[in-house]
Amino acid sequence: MVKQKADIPSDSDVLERLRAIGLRPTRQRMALAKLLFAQGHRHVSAEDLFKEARANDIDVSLATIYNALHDFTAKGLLRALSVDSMGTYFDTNTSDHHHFFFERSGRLEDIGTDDIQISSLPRAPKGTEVSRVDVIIRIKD
Amino acid sequence: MVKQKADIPSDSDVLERLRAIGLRPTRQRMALAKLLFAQGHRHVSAEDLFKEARANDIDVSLATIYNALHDFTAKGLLRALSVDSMGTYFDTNTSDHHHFFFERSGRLEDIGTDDIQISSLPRAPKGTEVSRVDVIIRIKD
DNA sequence: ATTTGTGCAAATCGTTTGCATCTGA
DNA sequence: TCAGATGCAAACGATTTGCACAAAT
Repeated sequence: MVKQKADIPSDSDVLERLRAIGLRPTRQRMALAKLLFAQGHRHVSAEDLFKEARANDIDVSLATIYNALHDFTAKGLLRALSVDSMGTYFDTNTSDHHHFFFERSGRLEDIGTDDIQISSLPRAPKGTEVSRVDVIIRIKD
Repeated sequence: MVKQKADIPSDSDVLERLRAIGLRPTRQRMALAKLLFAQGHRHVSAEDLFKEARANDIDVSLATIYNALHDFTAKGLLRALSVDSMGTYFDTNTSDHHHFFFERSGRLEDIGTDDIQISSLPRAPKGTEVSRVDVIIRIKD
């Protein structure tokens, strides 16, 4: 029985996905995308992904990780978020949702939009538009 | 008519305030506290305060600014907040409230708790406690 | 052939720290 | 006196950038 990682998207899936958003499917982007979208939704830092890549014998520089992460974010494949000054995390869940933030550990956990009801919001200042509403529930852990 | 800055708290006010929270009212802490609490609520970065101090002929090092800001925060005189990775802002408003975040300019603006009604929140994970709920309305400006 | 991406190392930015020197109580 | 503060410069960690090289179209 062959040992295998769960749910790693196929090369062609990833390739399509990159092409679809207009990014050249290079070796490293493909490899990183496969890692990122392999398991369920995650919150990864550049450093995390760098280590993970090394662990999987993927040879990428940290600069390339940052580039890829930003490119993916710009194209809507990822969502960047930073709470406190603990660096940037990239969330593979790009749908509308919120977060628990565990203050001690710095860990993040998704909260579905259904679990938070905001019944009234102030209107955006005249001439402006709301881009997004982020709710962060900070947890004393 | 003497030109004067509005609402700068008196030396004795500031002195009392510092003593009350157990921080020695040193020359620089006094001066910084006076700047910080002079006008209404504000969101200042360490750098902002540094420049402001220089502009007012207050001789403090940046390290001291950071120390003071953190000390004040630890004692509840300020609240630290960071959105995106634009560094830390210190909010002179320590009461429960939320923020507008203007994405282009990086500016922050307070939103009173009354202006946002959250009707349902998920329970905190077992054994943990909610420290605070932060709502950030991101504005495309 | 052309354009776009990558790697590396150096540069930058915000923030922190070590340590010798001051200063308020 | 003497614990607590300050200033400075060096150290830091995260992120960005400049540029020569490599790979994708």
